[in-house]
Amino acid sequence: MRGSSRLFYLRVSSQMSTARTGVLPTRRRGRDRVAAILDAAAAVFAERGFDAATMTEIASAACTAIGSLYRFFPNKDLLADAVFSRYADSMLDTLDVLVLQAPLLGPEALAEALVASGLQQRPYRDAAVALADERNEGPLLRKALRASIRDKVGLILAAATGLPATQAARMAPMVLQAMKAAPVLLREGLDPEAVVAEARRMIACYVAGSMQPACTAAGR
Amino acid sequence: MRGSSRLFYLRVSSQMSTARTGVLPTRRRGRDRVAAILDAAAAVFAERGFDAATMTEIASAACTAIGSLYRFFPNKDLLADAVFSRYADSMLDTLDVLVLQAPLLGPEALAEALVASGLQQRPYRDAAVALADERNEGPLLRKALRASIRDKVGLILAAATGLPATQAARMAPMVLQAMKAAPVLLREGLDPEAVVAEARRMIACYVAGSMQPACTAAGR
Amino acid sequence: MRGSSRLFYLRVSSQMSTARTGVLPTRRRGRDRVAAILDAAAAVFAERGFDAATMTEIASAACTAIGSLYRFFPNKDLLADAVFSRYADSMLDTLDVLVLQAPLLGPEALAEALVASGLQQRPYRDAAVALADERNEGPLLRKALRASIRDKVGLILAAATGLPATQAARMAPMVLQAMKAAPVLLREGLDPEAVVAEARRMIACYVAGSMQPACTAAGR
Amino acid sequence: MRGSSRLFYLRVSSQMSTARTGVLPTRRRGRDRVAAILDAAAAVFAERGFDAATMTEIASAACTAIGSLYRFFPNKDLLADAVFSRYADSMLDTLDVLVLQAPLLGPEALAEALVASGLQQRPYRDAAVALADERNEGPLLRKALRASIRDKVGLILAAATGLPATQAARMAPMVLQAMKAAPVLLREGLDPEAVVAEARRMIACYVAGSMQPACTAAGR
DNA sequence: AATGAATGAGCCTTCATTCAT
DNA sequence: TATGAATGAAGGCTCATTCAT
Repeated sequence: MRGSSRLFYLRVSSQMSTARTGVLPTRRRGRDRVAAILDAAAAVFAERGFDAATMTEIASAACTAIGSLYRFFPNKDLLADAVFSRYADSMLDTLDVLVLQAPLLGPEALAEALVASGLQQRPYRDAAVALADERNEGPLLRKALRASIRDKVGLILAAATGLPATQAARMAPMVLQAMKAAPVLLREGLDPEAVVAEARRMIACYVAGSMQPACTAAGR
Repeated sequence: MRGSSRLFYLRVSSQMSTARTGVLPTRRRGRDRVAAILDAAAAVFAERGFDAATMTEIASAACTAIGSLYRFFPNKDLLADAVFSRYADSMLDTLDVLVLQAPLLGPEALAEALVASGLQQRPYRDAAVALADERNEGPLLRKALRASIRDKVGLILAAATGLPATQAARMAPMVLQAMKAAPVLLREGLDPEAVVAEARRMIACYVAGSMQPACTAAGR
Repeated sequence: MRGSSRLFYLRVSSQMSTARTGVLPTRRRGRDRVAAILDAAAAVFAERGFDAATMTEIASAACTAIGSLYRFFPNKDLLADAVFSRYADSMLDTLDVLVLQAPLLGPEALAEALVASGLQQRPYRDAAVALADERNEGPLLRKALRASIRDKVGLILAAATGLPATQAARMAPMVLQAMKAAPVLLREGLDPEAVVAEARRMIACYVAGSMQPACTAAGR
Repeated sequence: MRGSSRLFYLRVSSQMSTARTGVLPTRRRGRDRVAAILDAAAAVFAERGFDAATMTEIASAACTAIGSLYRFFPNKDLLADAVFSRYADSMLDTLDVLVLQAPLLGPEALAEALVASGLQQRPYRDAAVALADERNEGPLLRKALRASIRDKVGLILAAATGLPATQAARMAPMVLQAMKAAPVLLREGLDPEAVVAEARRMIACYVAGSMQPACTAAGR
C-alpha cells in the first residue's frame, strides 16, 4: 500500500497549477485496471525507452482503451513517474532498512544487499533503468526520487564504512552506477550469475578499499 | 583517417542488401561538410538524446541544408552510428595501445588510463553516452562497436591482471560500466574532480581486488 | 412552466425520426436536477463558448454525474438548445408584452425596453450570445427561435413606428443586432453605463430616424 | 504589399520567447501556396468558426499537405491571426483614409463609407466576423487589431461629429457592432440591398443624432 | 434511476524523408 | 550538387457518448 500512497501524493506535488491529477480508482475494477496499466507501461518503457514508447502501445498492452489510460494517468510523463516511483518506492524502503543494518555489515554483505535492492521488482527495474537517464526537464518526480535514493545510499555508505558524510556522498553516485550496471547488463543477456557476482565484487572492493587508508591514498 | 575508413567499412557491413551507403565525400569541401555535420550531430545528440534530436536541428546547427545532410547520411540511425563510431574508433585506438601497456601497469595506473580513455573527445563522448543506451533494434553499428570495445577491455584486463581470459571477460562489462559512469555523472553536473577520482578508485579497487585471491574468494 | 413546455415541444419538433428526446423529469428531484444542469450549462457556455465547453465540466458544475446529464439532455446540441431556449422564451414573453405597448412608446422608451429585454436573465443571456453565433448546421432549435424573435421585433417596430410591415421587417435584424451589442460589449468589460446608454441611443435614433421621411430618404 | 508586411511583422511581435514564426515564402511557388492556404483558411473559418475548423480541412481545401500548412503557419492560432489580419489590415488602411476625409463627410456619407469598409475582401470578412468573437486568451494578434480598429473608428467619429474624443470613444464600439452587423446578416442570406441600406441608415441616424444636442439629451 | 468507468474517433502537431528546382 | 519545400504517417491527448454496475 505504501508505494501506492506515496505515488499519488507525490504525483500531486509534482504538478504545477494546472495539475489534473488523474483519478484515484475507487472501485475494484479500477484498481485492477491501474495495476494492469502500470505493468504494461513498465514493460513498454523497459523495451523501448521513454521517447519511443507510445501511449497507444501501452494502452493496448494493458488491454485498455487509450481514453482509460488517460483517465488514470493524465499524460505520459506522469505515467512514467508512476512506473518509476513504484520501483523507487520499494527501493527506498529496502534502503531504509539497510541504513539501520549497515553498521553491522561487512563490505561483501553490504554489496550483496545493495545489488539485491537494485534487482527487485523485475518488470519495473528495467523500466526504471530506461527511465532514469531521460533528459526531460520540468518538475518531474523522477529527478526527486533519484536524488533521494542517492542520498540514502550515501547514508548507508557512511554508516557502513565509518567514513565522513562528505566522503560517503562522493562515493554514492558511483555505487549507484554500479548497482544500476547489474540490471543493464542482465538486460543485454549476459550470464546472470556472472553479472551479479561481479557487480557485488566491484562494490565490495570499492567499499573495502575506501576503508583502507592505503587504497584511498593510492586512488588519488 | 582511420576512423573515417572504419566508419564507412562497417557501415556497409552492418547494412543488408538494401543499404544505401551515403556518399563518400571526394572533394575538400565535402570533407569539411561531413565534419561539420558530425560535430553538430554530436552536440545535438548529446544535448537531447537520440529520439528528441531532430534532423532539422542538426542540419541547421551544421549550417547545412537538410538535403545535404541526407546526402551524406541517408538516415538518422546511420548518422547516429557515424557519431558513435567516431567516438568508439578513437577509444578503440586508445585501447589498442593500452593492450600493449597493460602488463606494465598497476591497478591505479590502469584505472586512470581506462577512465581517461572514456573521457576523450568531449563533444562526442556525451553523444556516445546518450546513444549507447538506445534500445533500437535492427542491424546497427553501435552494437558491434560496443562489443569490440568490451572485448578489448577484456584483453586489457587479462594482460594487466594475469587472470584467465574467461575471468577477464566476466569483468570487462562491469569495468566498462564504471568507465561510462564518469561521463554520465559529469553531465549531471557533479564535481568533476570528485567524479573522476572516484571512478578511478572504483576500477582500481576492483582490479586490485581481483588479483588477491582473498577478495576474489570473498566475492563469491 | 412555459419555458419548459415550449422547450420540450420544440425539441421534439426540431428532431427527425431518430431523435431521442430526453426524459421529462416527473419527480421533484428531477426538476431540480434539470434546473441545476441548465444553470451550469449556461454558465459554462457563457464562459467558454459552445465548442470549448465540455459536457464533463457542465456536469460537474451542476454537481451531477455525467450519466445523469445525458439522461435529461441526450447530446450537447440539445443541451445548448435548451439553454438558448430558456433565454429566448423569456425574451419572447417580454416581446409579446412590448407588442401591445409599442403603439404608446416613443423611440426612447422603445429603445430602452428593447435593450432591457436583451439584458435579462444574466447568466443565460451571455450563454445565448455565445450560442447565437455558432455555425452549426442541422435541424437546431436555435435557428427557429432566432427567427421568431426577429419576427416579433418586426411586429413591435411596425406597431411603434406605424411603418408598413415590410419596412419594419427590414429593420428588425439590425435592431436585433444592436440589442445584442449590449451584452457583447458588456462581456468585454466596457463600462456598463456607457454601453447601455449608447445601445439605447443607437436604437432610438434609428427608430426615430425611420419615422422622419427626411432621414429615411437620406439613407437611400 | 502592405498587408503582407504588416502581417509578418505583427506575427512575430505577438509571439513570446518560444516563437517559431513560420517561414516567409521565398520562392514564387511558396508565395502562391501561402495565398491558397489563406484563402482556404478564410473559407473554412468563415464556414465553421475557429474551434470547429480543423487544420486538416483547411489543408485539404488548400490542396496542400498538412505539413506544408504548418510550415508557413506554425499553429492554428497564428493561422487565424494571419487570416484576421489580412482583413483587418485592409480595413485599417481604409479607415486611415477615412480619418482624413471624415471632417468633410455628412452622416450619410460617413455611414456609407464605414459600412463599405466592413464589406471589403469578401471571403475574409466573413472569416473575420467568425474569428472576432473567439474567447481565446493569450497574446493573440486578433485582440490587438480589434483594439486598433476600435480606436481608429473613434478617431473618425470625433473628426466627423466634432464631439470630444471621450464621447466618440463611447460610440465607437456600437458603430463597430453595427458595421459588423452587415456581414453577419448577409451571411444569413438576407436581402443584400436591404441589409446594406439599413446598416447605413442605422449608423447615419446614430451619428446624426449624436450631433443634435436634443437627441443626445434624450438618449440619456 | 444514478453513477462514473470505458470507449475510440478525431484533433493538433511533429518530423523523418523525398524530390523538384 | 545543393537547396529547402512538400509529404504524410504517427504521436499525444481530448471529449462526446455509451453502458455495466
